[in-house]
Amino acid sequence: MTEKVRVRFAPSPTGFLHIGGARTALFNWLYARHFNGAFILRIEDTDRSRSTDEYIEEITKGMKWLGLDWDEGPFRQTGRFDLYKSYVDKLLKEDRAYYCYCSPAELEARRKEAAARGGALAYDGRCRDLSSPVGGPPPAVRFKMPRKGRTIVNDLIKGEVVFENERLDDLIILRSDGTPTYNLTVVVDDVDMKITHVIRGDDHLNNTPKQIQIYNAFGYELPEFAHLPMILGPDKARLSKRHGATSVMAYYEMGYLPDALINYLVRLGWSYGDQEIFSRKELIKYFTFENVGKAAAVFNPEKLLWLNSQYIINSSSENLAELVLPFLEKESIISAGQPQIDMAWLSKAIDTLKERAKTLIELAASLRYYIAEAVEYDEKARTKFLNEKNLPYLVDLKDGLASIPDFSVSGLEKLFTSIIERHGIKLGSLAQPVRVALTGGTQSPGIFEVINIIGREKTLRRLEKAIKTITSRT
RNA sequence: GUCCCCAUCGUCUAGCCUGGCCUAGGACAUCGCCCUUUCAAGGCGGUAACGCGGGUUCAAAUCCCGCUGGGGACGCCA
Repeated sequence: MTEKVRVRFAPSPTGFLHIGGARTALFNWLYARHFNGAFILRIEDTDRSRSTDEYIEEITKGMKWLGLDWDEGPFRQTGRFDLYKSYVDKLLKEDRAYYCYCSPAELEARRKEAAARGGALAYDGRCRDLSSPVGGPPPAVRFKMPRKGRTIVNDLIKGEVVFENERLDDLIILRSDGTPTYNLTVVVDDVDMKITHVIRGDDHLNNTPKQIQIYNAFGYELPEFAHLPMILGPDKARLSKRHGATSVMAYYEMGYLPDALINYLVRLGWSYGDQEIFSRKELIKYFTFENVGKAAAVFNPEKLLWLNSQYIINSSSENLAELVLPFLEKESIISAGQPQIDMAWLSKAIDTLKERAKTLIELAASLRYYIAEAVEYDEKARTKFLNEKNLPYLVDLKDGLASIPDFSVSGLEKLFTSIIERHGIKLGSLAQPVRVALTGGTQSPGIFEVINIIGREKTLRRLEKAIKTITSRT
Protein backbone atom coordinates (compact mmCIF):
# COMPACT_ATOMS: atom_id res chain seq x y z
CA MET A 1 0.00 0.00 0.00
CA THR A 2 1.62 3.20 -1.12
CA GLU A 3 -1.39 5.33 -0.30
CA LYS A 4 -0.76 7.90 2.41
CA VAL A 5 -2.31 7.06 5.76
CA ARG A 6 -5.22 9.28 6.68
CA VAL A 7 -7.05 8.78 9.95
CA ARG A 8 -9.60 10.75 11.86
CA PHE A 9 -10.94 11.31 15.33
CA ALA A 10 -14.66 11.96 15.09
CA PRO A 11 -16.22 12.89 18.42
CA SER A 12 -19.75 14.11 18.80
CA PRO A 13 -19.94 17.36 20.74
CA THR A 14 -22.42 16.13 23.29
CA GLY A 15 -19.98 16.17 26.18
CA PHE A 16 -16.42 16.89 27.24
CA LEU A 17 -13.43 15.05 25.89
CA HIS A 18 -13.41 12.04 28.16
CA ILE A 19 -10.80 9.41 28.90
CA GLY A 20 -12.13 6.94 26.36
CA GLY A 21 -12.35 9.52 23.60
CA ALA A 22 -8.88 10.77 24.40
CA ARG A 23 -7.50 7.24 24.10
CA THR A 24 -9.18 6.83 20.71
CA ALA A 25 -7.80 10.18 19.60
CA LEU A 26 -4.36 9.22 20.86
CA PHE A 27 -4.25 5.92 18.97
CA ASN A 28 -5.36 7.65 15.79
CA TRP A 29 -2.78 10.35 16.31
CA LEU A 30 0.00 7.86 16.99
CA TYR A 31 -0.93 5.84 13.97
CA ALA A 32 -0.87 8.92 11.76
CA ARG A 33 2.42 10.15 13.17
CA HIS A 34 4.02 6.73 12.98
CA PHE A 35 3.25 6.42 9.29
CA ASN A 36 3.75 10.07 8.57
CA GLY A 37 0.11 10.34 7.64
CA ALA A 38 -2.60 12.88 8.29
CA PHE A 39 -4.68 13.16 11.44
CA ILE A 40 -8.06 14.74 10.85
CA LEU A 41 -10.48 16.12 13.41
CA ARG A 42 -14.10 15.85 12.47
CA ILE A 43 -16.96 16.92 14.67
CA GLU A 44 -19.98 14.69 14.27
CA ASP A 45 -22.75 17.06 15.13
CA THR A 46 -25.67 15.80 13.09
CA ASP A 47 -27.69 15.46 16.26
CA ARG A 48 -28.49 19.14 16.52
CA SER A 49 -30.50 18.78 19.67
CA ARG A 50 -27.59 17.51 21.73
CA SER A 51 -24.57 19.11 20.11
CA THR A 52 -23.24 22.41 21.38
CA ASP A 53 -20.45 24.77 20.39
CA GLU A 54 -19.26 24.82 23.99
CA TYR A 55 -18.46 21.14 23.81
CA ILE A 56 -16.59 21.57 20.55
CA GLU A 57 -14.52 24.14 22.35
CA GLU A 58 -13.96 21.78 25.29
CA ILE A 59 -12.95 18.90 23.08
CA THR A 60 -10.39 20.90 21.13
CA LYS A 61 -9.11 22.36 24.39
CA GLY A 62 -8.59 18.87 25.77
CA MET A 63 -6.79 17.72 22.66
CA LYS A 64 -4.53 20.74 22.65
CA TRP A 65 -3.66 20.20 26.28
CA LEU A 66 -2.75 16.61 25.52
CA GLY A 67 -0.70 17.75 22.55
CA LEU A 68 -2.76 15.82 20.03
CA ASP A 69 -2.47 18.21 17.14
CA TRP A 70 -4.50 17.62 14.03
CA ASP A 71 -3.54 18.33 10.44
CA GLU A 72 -6.97 19.04 8.99
CA GLY A 73 -10.21 20.31 10.44
CA PRO A 74 -12.00 20.56 12.67
CA PHE A 75 -14.65 19.80 10.10
CA ARG A 76 -18.26 19.90 11.09
CA GLN A 77 -21.05 17.93 9.56
CA THR A 78 -23.53 20.69 10.01
CA GLY A 79 -23.35 22.64 6.79
CA ARG A 80 -22.70 19.55 4.72
CA PHE A 81 -26.30 18.44 4.89
CA ASP A 82 -26.88 19.07 1.19
CA LEU A 83 -24.07 16.69 0.40
CA TYR A 84 -25.53 13.93 2.55
CA LYS A 85 -28.96 14.56 1.11
CA SER A 86 -27.68 14.01 -2.40
CA TYR A 87 -26.27 10.65 -1.36
CA VAL A 88 -29.60 9.68 0.15
CA ASP A 89 -31.37 10.67 -3.04
CA LYS A 90 -29.00 8.52 -5.00
CA LEU A 91 -29.79 5.51 -2.85
CA LEU A 92 -33.50 6.22 -3.10
CA LYS A 93 -33.30 6.38 -6.86
CA GLU A 94 -31.43 3.12 -7.04
CA ASP A 95 -33.90 1.40 -4.75
CA ARG A 96 -31.23 0.92 -2.08
CA ALA A 97 -33.28 2.97 0.35
CA TYR A 98 -36.93 3.60 1.06
CA TYR A 99 -39.30 5.88 2.91
CA CYS A 100 -40.45 4.69 6.29
CA TYR A 101 -43.67 6.05 7.67
CA CYS A 102 -43.51 4.41 11.05
CA SER A 103 -43.52 7.03 13.78
CA PRO A 104 -40.90 7.04 16.53
CA ALA A 105 -43.64 6.27 19.04
CA GLU A 106 -44.79 3.23 17.09
CA LEU A 107 -41.24 1.96 16.74
CA GLU A 108 -40.63 2.43 20.41
CA ALA A 109 -43.76 0.48 21.25
CA ARG A 110 -42.79 -2.35 18.94
CA ARG A 111 -39.31 -2.54 20.43
CA LYS A 112 -40.77 -2.73 23.89
CA GLU A 113 -43.08 -5.46 22.86
CA ALA A 114 -40.28 -7.38 21.17
CA ALA A 115 -38.14 -7.06 24.26
CA ALA A 116 -40.94 -8.38 26.42
CA ARG A 117 -41.37 -11.30 24.08
CA GLY A 118 -37.63 -11.82 24.12
CA GLY A 119 -37.28 -11.41 20.41
CA ALA A 120 -34.96 -9.39 18.19
CA LEU A 121 -35.23 -5.64 18.56
CA ALA A 122 -34.48 -4.86 14.92
CA TYR A 123 -36.81 -2.98 12.63
CA ASP A 124 -39.27 -5.40 11.06
CA GLY A 125 -39.07 -3.86 7.59
CA ARG A 126 -42.75 -3.24 7.19
CA CYS A 127 -42.28 -0.14 5.00
CA ARG A 128 -39.59 -1.76 2.89
CA ASP A 129 -41.81 -2.86 0.06
CA LEU A 130 -44.43 -0.14 0.06
CA SER A 131 -45.44 0.56 -3.52
CA SER A 132 -46.87 4.03 -3.03
CA PRO A 133 -46.39 6.88 -0.56
CA VAL A 134 -48.46 6.96 2.57
CA GLY A 135 -49.91 10.25 3.75
CA GLY A 136 -49.31 11.90 7.10
CA PRO A 137 -46.19 13.42 8.62
CA PRO A 138 -42.98 13.41 6.60
CA PRO A 139 -41.27 9.99 6.46
CA ALA A 140 -37.75 9.03 7.39
CA VAL A 141 -35.49 7.21 4.95
CA ARG A 142 -34.14 3.76 5.66
CA PHE A 143 -31.28 1.93 4.02
CA LYS A 144 -32.26 -1.33 2.39
CA MET A 145 -29.95 -3.96 3.82
CA PRO A 146 -29.35 -7.09 1.83
CA ARG A 147 -31.27 -9.93 3.39
CA LYS A 148 -29.05 -12.73 2.27
CA GLY A 149 -25.41 -13.55 2.61
CA ARG A 150 -22.94 -12.37 5.15
CA THR A 151 -20.76 -9.38 5.71
CA ILE A 152 -17.21 -9.84 6.86
CA VAL A 153 -15.30 -7.23 8.77
CA ASN A 154 -11.57 -7.67 8.47
CA ASP A 155 -10.49 -5.89 11.57
CA LEU A 156 -6.85 -5.02 12.15
CA ILE A 157 -7.22 -5.78 15.84
CA LYS A 158 -10.07 -8.27 16.15
CA GLY A 159 -9.37 -10.23 13.03
CA GLU A 160 -12.14 -11.56 10.84
CA VAL A 161 -15.64 -10.98 12.21
CA VAL A 162 -18.60 -12.46 10.38
CA PHE A 163 -22.15 -11.11 10.43
CA GLU A 164 -25.24 -12.69 8.90
CA ASN A 165 -26.93 -10.07 6.73
CA GLU A 166 -30.38 -11.12 7.82
CA ARG A 167 -29.43 -9.87 11.28
CA LEU A 168 -28.63 -6.39 9.97
CA ASP A 169 -31.65 -4.15 10.16
CA ASP A 170 -32.70 -1.39 7.83
CA LEU A 171 -31.28 1.59 9.61
CA ILE A 172 -32.52 5.13 9.27
CA ILE A 173 -30.15 7.26 7.22
CA LEU A 174 -32.30 10.40 6.98
CA ARG A 175 -34.52 11.59 9.80
CA SER A 176 -38.02 12.79 9.07
CA ASP A 177 -36.82 16.33 9.67
CA GLY A 178 -34.43 15.91 6.76
CA THR A 179 -31.21 15.61 8.74
CA PRO A 180 -28.87 12.68 8.09
CA THR A 181 -27.81 10.17 10.71
CA TYR A 182 -24.46 8.87 11.85
CA ASN A 183 -24.21 5.66 9.88
CA LEU A 184 -24.65 7.52 6.61
CA THR A 185 -22.55 10.58 7.36
CA VAL A 186 -19.67 8.56 8.71
CA VAL A 187 -19.42 6.66 5.44
CA VAL A 188 -19.88 9.69 3.22
CA ASP A 189 -17.31 11.68 5.16
CA ASP A 190 -14.77 8.94 5.46
CA VAL A 191 -14.94 8.49 1.71
CA ASP A 192 -14.97 12.20 1.04
CA MET A 193 -11.99 12.78 3.33
CA LYS A 194 -10.14 9.80 1.89
CA ILE A 195 -9.80 8.12 5.26
CA THR A 196 -7.64 5.02 4.93
CA HIS A 197 -8.00 3.64 8.46
CA VAL A 198 -11.04 3.86 10.66
CA ILE A 199 -9.79 3.56 14.24
CA ARG A 200 -12.44 3.72 16.93
CA GLY A 201 -13.82 2.04 20.04
CA ASP A 202 -15.06 -1.50 19.70
CA ASP A 203 -18.55 -0.38 20.67
CA HIS A 204 -18.68 0.43 16.95
CA LEU A 205 -17.83 -3.04 15.79
CA ASN A 206 -21.50 -3.94 15.39
CA ASN A 207 -22.12 -0.90 13.22
CA THR A 208 -19.33 -1.80 10.88
CA PRO A 209 -21.13 -4.41 8.74
CA LYS A 210 -23.96 -1.93 8.22
CA GLN A 211 -21.52 0.72 7.15
CA ILE A 212 -19.80 -1.75 4.87
CA GLN A 213 -23.11 -2.33 3.14
CA ILE A 214 -23.45 1.39 2.62
CA TYR A 215 -19.96 1.52 1.13
CA ASN A 216 -21.00 -1.33 -1.15
CA ALA A 217 -24.19 0.39 -2.19
CA PHE A 218 -22.17 3.36 -3.39
CA GLY A 219 -19.52 1.15 -4.89
CA TYR A 220 -16.76 2.58 -2.71
CA GLU A 221 -13.63 0.83 -1.66
CA LEU A 222 -13.50 -0.03 2.05
CA PRO A 223 -11.04 1.56 4.44
CA GLU A 224 -9.18 -0.59 6.96
CA PHE A 225 -10.94 -0.95 10.28
CA ALA A 226 -9.37 -1.16 13.72
CA HIS A 227 -11.59 -1.48 16.76
CA LEU A 228 -9.96 -0.67 20.06
CA PRO A 229 -10.99 -2.38 23.29
CA MET A 230 -13.02 -0.34 25.73
CA ILE A 231 -11.87 1.28 28.95
CA LEU A 232 -13.78 0.07 31.99
CA GLY A 233 -14.25 1.39 35.50
CA PRO A 234 -13.06 -0.53 38.59
CA ASP A 235 -16.42 -2.34 38.68
CA LYS A 236 -15.72 -3.52 35.13
CA ALA A 237 -18.60 -1.51 33.78
CA ARG A 238 -18.05 0.93 30.97
CA LEU A 239 -16.21 3.98 32.27
CA SER A 240 -18.66 6.73 33.14
CA LYS A 241 -19.20 9.71 35.39
CA ARG A 242 -20.06 7.36 38.20
CA HIS A 243 -16.43 6.37 38.33
CA GLY A 244 -15.28 9.87 39.13
CA ALA A 245 -13.17 12.05 36.91
CA THR A 246 -13.60 11.04 33.31
CA SER A 247 -13.14 14.41 31.68
CA VAL A 248 -9.63 14.98 30.40
CA MET A 249 -9.53 18.55 31.63
CA ALA A 250 -10.38 17.38 35.13
CA TYR A 251 -6.91 15.84 35.13
CA TYR A 252 -5.41 19.16 34.25
CA GLU A 253 -7.21 20.64 37.20
CA MET A 254 -6.02 17.90 39.52
CA GLY A 255 -2.43 18.73 38.62
CA TYR A 256 -1.59 16.01 36.14
CA LEU A 257 0.94 16.48 33.37
CA PRO A 258 -0.40 15.81 29.88
CA ASP A 259 2.52 13.52 29.06
CA ALA A 260 1.73 11.39 32.09
CA LEU A 261 -1.90 10.99 31.03
CA ILE A 262 -0.82 10.17 27.50
CA ASN A 263 1.65 7.61 28.77
CA TYR A 264 -0.99 6.05 31.00
CA LEU A 265 -3.62 5.98 28.28
CA VAL A 266 -1.37 4.40 25.72
CA ARG A 267 -0.59 1.52 28.04
CA LEU A 268 -4.28 0.77 28.31
CA GLY A 269 -4.42 -1.68 25.48
CA TRP A 270 -0.97 -1.22 24.04
CA SER A 271 2.41 -2.42 25.19
CA TYR A 272 5.99 -2.58 24.10
CA GLY A 273 7.67 -5.39 25.97
CA ASP A 274 8.22 -4.44 29.59
CA GLN A 275 8.69 -0.75 29.00
CA GLU A 276 6.42 1.48 31.07
CA ILE A 277 7.60 5.00 30.41
CA PHE A 278 7.79 6.37 26.90
CA SER A 279 8.68 9.69 25.39
CA ARG A 280 6.40 10.89 22.59
CA LYS A 281 9.15 10.17 20.15
CA GLU A 282 9.34 6.58 21.32
CA LEU A 283 5.57 6.18 21.19
CA ILE A 284 5.46 7.38 17.63
CA LYS A 285 8.32 5.14 16.69
CA TYR A 286 7.01 1.99 18.36
CA PHE A 287 3.28 2.28 17.90
CA THR A 288 1.57 -0.25 15.66
CA PHE A 289 -1.58 -2.33 15.97
CA GLU A 290 0.51 -5.44 16.42
CA ASN A 291 0.95 -4.62 20.06
CA VAL A 292 -2.62 -3.57 20.68
CA GLY A 293 -4.53 -6.03 22.85
CA LYS A 294 -8.06 -7.24 22.36
CA ALA A 295 -9.34 -7.23 25.91
CA ALA A 296 -10.99 -4.32 27.66
CA ALA A 297 -8.90 -2.56 30.32
CA VAL A 298 -9.80 -1.24 33.74
CA PHE A 299 -8.83 2.34 34.40
CA ASN A 300 -6.49 2.41 37.39
CA PRO A 301 -6.05 5.90 38.86
CA GLU A 302 -3.23 4.78 41.15
CA LYS A 303 -0.96 3.81 38.33
CA LEU A 304 -1.71 7.08 36.60
CA LEU A 305 -0.76 8.87 39.80
CA TRP A 306 2.53 6.99 39.93
CA LEU A 307 3.27 7.87 36.32
CA ASN A 308 2.50 11.48 37.08
CA SER A 309 4.97 11.47 39.96
CA GLN A 310 7.58 9.97 37.65
CA TYR A 311 6.97 12.67 35.08
CA ILE A 312 7.23 15.35 37.75
CA ILE A 313 10.52 13.93 39.02
CA ASN A 314 11.90 13.86 35.50
CA SER A 315 10.72 17.32 34.50
CA SER A 316 13.09 20.23 34.81
CA SER A 317 12.38 22.42 37.79
CA GLU A 318 12.30 25.46 35.53
CA ASN A 319 9.48 23.89 33.59
CA LEU A 320 7.64 22.85 36.75
CA ALA A 321 7.97 26.36 38.12
CA GLU A 322 5.98 27.65 35.15
CA LEU A 323 3.41 24.89 35.42
CA VAL A 324 2.85 25.25 39.13
CA LEU A 325 2.11 28.98 38.99
CA PRO A 326 -1.63 28.67 38.33
CA PHE A 327 -1.90 26.17 41.16
CA LEU A 328 -0.08 28.48 43.56
CA GLU A 329 -2.67 31.09 42.74
CA LYS A 330 -5.54 28.70 43.07
CA GLU A 331 -4.31 27.57 46.47
CA SER A 332 -3.90 31.22 47.45
CA ILE A 333 -0.22 30.73 48.10
CA ILE A 334 0.54 33.66 45.85
CA SER A 335 -2.00 36.18 44.70
CA ALA A 336 -2.48 36.91 41.05
CA GLY A 337 -1.53 40.53 41.53
CA GLN A 338 1.46 39.79 43.71
CA PRO A 339 4.83 41.20 42.70
CA GLN A 340 6.67 38.84 40.42
CA ILE A 341 7.90 35.74 42.16
CA ASP A 342 11.58 35.00 41.63
CA MET A 343 11.47 32.15 39.14
CA ALA A 344 15.07 31.10 39.67
CA TRP A 345 14.43 30.81 43.39
CA LEU A 346 11.17 28.95 42.72
CA SER A 347 13.03 26.44 40.57
CA LYS A 348 15.55 25.90 43.30
CA ALA A 349 12.77 25.34 45.79
CA ILE A 350 11.12 22.86 43.42
CA ASP A 351 14.39 20.98 43.11
CA THR A 352 13.93 19.95 46.73
CA LEU A 353 10.24 19.13 46.44
CA LYS A 354 9.57 17.47 43.14
CA GLU A 355 10.38 13.94 44.18
CA ARG A 356 7.85 14.30 46.97
CA ALA A 357 4.93 15.56 44.89
CA LYS A 358 2.65 13.33 42.87
CA THR A 359 0.67 16.18 41.35
CA LEU A 360 1.16 19.87 40.68
CA ILE A 361 -1.38 20.55 43.39
CA GLU A 362 0.75 18.70 45.91
CA LEU A 363 3.78 20.53 44.63
CA ALA A 364 2.03 23.86 45.09
CA ALA A 365 0.87 22.91 48.56
CA SER A 366 4.37 21.91 49.62
CA LEU A 367 5.70 25.24 48.41
CA ARG A 368 3.53 27.04 50.91
CA TYR A 369 6.06 27.04 53.77
CA TYR A 370 8.78 28.29 51.47
CA ILE A 371 6.70 31.21 50.27
CA ALA A 372 4.39 32.20 53.10
CA GLU A 373 5.49 34.78 55.65
CA ALA A 374 4.68 32.56 58.63
CA VAL A 375 3.76 28.94 59.20
CA GLU A 376 1.04 27.39 61.25
CA TYR A 377 2.07 24.56 63.50
CA ASP A 378 0.58 21.16 63.24
CA GLU A 379 -0.73 20.61 66.76
CA LYS A 380 0.82 17.20 67.29
CA ALA A 381 4.16 18.27 65.86
CA ARG A 382 4.20 21.32 68.10
CA THR A 383 3.62 19.43 71.33
CA LYS A 384 6.10 16.81 70.44
CA PHE A 385 8.97 19.01 69.30
CA LEU A 386 8.49 22.60 70.39
CA ASN A 387 9.11 22.01 74.05
CA GLU A 388 11.33 22.93 76.95
CA LYS A 389 13.81 20.17 76.24
CA ASN A 390 14.56 21.38 72.73
CA LEU A 391 14.61 25.04 73.63
CA PRO A 392 18.39 25.32 74.14
CA TYR A 393 19.08 23.68 70.79
CA LEU A 394 16.83 26.12 68.99
CA VAL A 395 18.36 29.08 70.77
CA ASP A 396 21.84 27.85 69.89
CA LEU A 397 20.90 27.39 66.29
CA LYS A 398 19.31 30.79 66.07
CA ASP A 399 22.44 32.43 67.39
CA GLY A 400 24.62 30.40 65.11
CA LEU A 401 22.50 31.15 62.06
CA ALA A 402 22.52 34.83 62.81
CA SER A 403 26.27 34.94 62.63
CA ILE A 404 27.59 32.33 60.21
CA PRO A 405 28.90 33.76 56.96
CA ASP A 406 28.38 30.59 54.92
CA PHE A 407 24.68 29.95 54.43
CA SER A 408 25.16 27.20 51.88
CA VAL A 409 23.96 23.66 52.49
CA SER A 410 27.43 22.53 53.48
CA GLY A 411 27.97 25.60 55.65
CA LEU A 412 24.69 24.89 57.44
CA GLU A 413 25.66 21.31 57.91
CA LYS A 414 28.86 22.38 59.66
CA LEU A 415 26.89 24.59 62.00
CA PHE A 416 24.47 21.79 62.82
CA THR A 417 27.33 19.40 63.48
CA SER A 418 28.98 21.75 65.92
CA ILE A 419 25.73 22.24 67.81
CA ILE A 420 24.87 18.58 68.14
CA GLU A 421 28.40 17.80 69.24
CA ARG A 422 28.25 20.44 71.89
CA HIS A 423 25.01 19.02 73.27
CA GLY A 424 25.91 15.41 72.67
CA ILE A 425 22.76 14.72 70.69
CA LYS A 426 21.92 13.13 67.37
CA LEU A 427 21.14 15.15 64.30
CA GLY A 428 17.51 14.12 64.42
CA SER A 429 17.09 15.65 67.86
CA LEU A 430 17.94 19.01 66.42
CA ALA A 431 16.52 18.64 62.93
CA GLN A 432 13.00 17.73 63.92
CA PRO A 433 12.33 20.70 66.21
CA VAL A 434 13.83 22.97 63.58
CA ARG A 435 11.67 21.37 60.94
CA VAL A 436 8.56 22.09 62.93
CA ALA A 437 9.69 25.63 63.56
CA LEU A 438 10.31 26.26 59.88
CA THR A 439 7.64 24.25 58.13
CA GLY A 440 5.02 23.74 60.80
CA GLY A 441 5.15 19.96 60.35
CA THR A 442 7.43 16.97 60.66
CA GLN A 443 7.93 16.20 57.01
CA SER A 444 10.01 18.16 54.57
CA PRO A 445 13.08 18.00 52.38
CA GLY A 446 16.47 17.89 54.05
CA ILE A 447 16.64 20.51 56.76
CA PHE A 448 19.75 22.22 55.38
CA GLU A 449 18.09 22.67 52.04
CA VAL A 450 14.98 24.01 53.67
CA ILE A 451 16.94 26.62 55.61
CA ASN A 452 18.98 27.49 52.56
CA ILE A 453 15.87 28.14 50.52
CA ILE A 454 13.86 29.94 53.16
CA GLY A 455 16.81 32.25 53.70
CA ARG A 456 18.40 33.77 56.74
CA GLU A 457 15.88 36.42 57.64
CA LYS A 458 12.77 34.35 57.40
CA THR A 459 14.47 31.45 59.13
CA LEU A 460 15.49 33.61 62.05
CA ARG A 461 11.99 35.05 62.36
CA ARG A 462 10.48 31.60 62.45
CA LEU A 463 12.99 30.33 65.01
CA GLU A 464 12.25 33.32 67.20
CA LYS A 465 8.58 32.62 66.95
CA ALA A 466 9.13 28.99 67.88
CA ILE A 467 11.23 30.00 70.87
CA LYS A 468 8.54 32.43 71.95
CA THR A 469 5.95 29.76 71.56
CA ILE A 470 7.85 27.52 73.97
CA THR A 471 8.69 30.14 76.54
CA SER A 472 5.24 31.66 76.65
CA ARG A 473 3.78 28.34 77.57
CA THR A 474 5.81 27.89 80.70
C1' G B 1 -33.79 -12.15 24.57
C1' U B 2 -30.73 -11.95 19.84
C1' C B 3 -26.04 -10.90 17.71
C1' C B 4 -20.85 -9.48 18.33
C1' C B 5 -16.30 -9.11 21.16
C1' C B 6 -13.17 -10.69 25.12
C1' A B 7 -10.72 -13.99 29.06
C1' U B 8 -2.59 -14.55 32.33
C1' C B 9 -1.34 -11.83 39.59
C1' G B 10 -6.41 -7.04 42.89
C1' U B 11 -5.12 -3.70 38.32
C1' C B 12 -2.17 -2.67 33.52
C1' U B 13 0.42 -6.20 30.82
C1' A B 14 4.80 -9.77 28.51
C1' G B 15 4.51 -14.67 26.76
C1' C B 16 0.06 -17.10 22.67
C1' C B 17 0.26 -16.25 15.86
C1' U B 18 5.53 -19.62 14.79
C1' G B 19 3.47 -25.54 21.29
C1' G B 20 9.05 -27.40 24.67
C1' C B 21 13.75 -21.91 26.64
C1' C B 22 7.50 -20.61 31.64
C1' U B 23 9.83 -23.26 38.20
C1' A B 24 4.80 -17.83 33.80
C1' G B 25 8.44 -12.12 33.27
C1' G B 26 7.68 -6.66 34.13
C1' A B 27 4.82 -2.43 36.20
C1' C B 28 1.13 -0.18 39.81
C1' A B 29 -0.79 -1.27 44.52
C1' U B 30 0.42 -4.06 49.02
C1' C B 31 3.91 -6.21 52.84
C1' G B 32 9.09 -6.53 54.74
C1' C B 33 14.23 -4.94 54.74
C1' C B 34 18.18 -1.37 53.38
C1' C B 35 19.51 3.82 52.92
C1' U B 36 18.31 7.90 56.40
C1' U B 37 17.83 14.46 60.02
C1' U B 38 11.73 13.51 58.96
C1' C B 39 8.94 12.50 54.54
C1' A B 40 9.78 11.10 49.93
C1' A B 41 12.79 9.19 46.06
C1' G B 42 15.91 5.00 45.31
C1' G B 43 17.71 -0.17 46.15
C1' C B 44 16.66 -5.29 47.62
C1' G B 45 13.12 -9.07 48.73
C1' G B 46 7.98 -11.29 49.68
C1' U B 47 2.58 -12.31 48.77
C1' A B 48 -0.17 -12.78 44.26
C1' A B 49 -2.39 -15.16 37.90
C1' C B 50 -2.65 -18.99 32.99
C1' G B 51 -11.58 -19.11 34.70
C1' C B 52 -13.59 -24.43 34.19
C1' G B 53 -14.17 -29.02 31.37
C1' G B 54 -12.95 -31.83 27.29
C1' G B 55 -9.84 -32.89 23.20
C1' U B 56 -5.08 -32.75 19.75
C1' U B 57 0.18 -33.82 20.97
C1' C B 58 5.80 -37.16 23.44
C1' A B 59 4.75 -32.06 25.30
C1' A B 60 -0.42 -26.72 25.88
C1' A B 61 -0.72 -20.42 29.16
C1' U B 62 0.18 -21.26 23.92
C1' C B 63 -3.83 -25.13 18.93
C1' C B 64 -9.41 -26.95 18.67
C1' C B 65 -14.43 -27.52 20.95
C1' G B 66 -17.87 -26.65 24.85
C1' C B 67 -19.16 -24.18 29.32
C1' U B 68 -18.87 -20.21 32.57
C1' G B 69 -17.89 -15.27 33.38
C1' G B 70 -17.35 -10.15 31.75
C1' G B 71 -18.13 -6.37 28.12
C1' G B 72 -20.56 -4.25 23.83
C1' A B 73 -24.54 -3.57 20.23
C1' C B 74 -29.64 -4.01 19.11
C1' G B 75 -32.04 4.54 18.75
C1' C B 76 -35.49 9.36 13.70
C1' C B 77 -27.69 8.98 19.55
C1' A B 78 -22.82 8.87 17.86
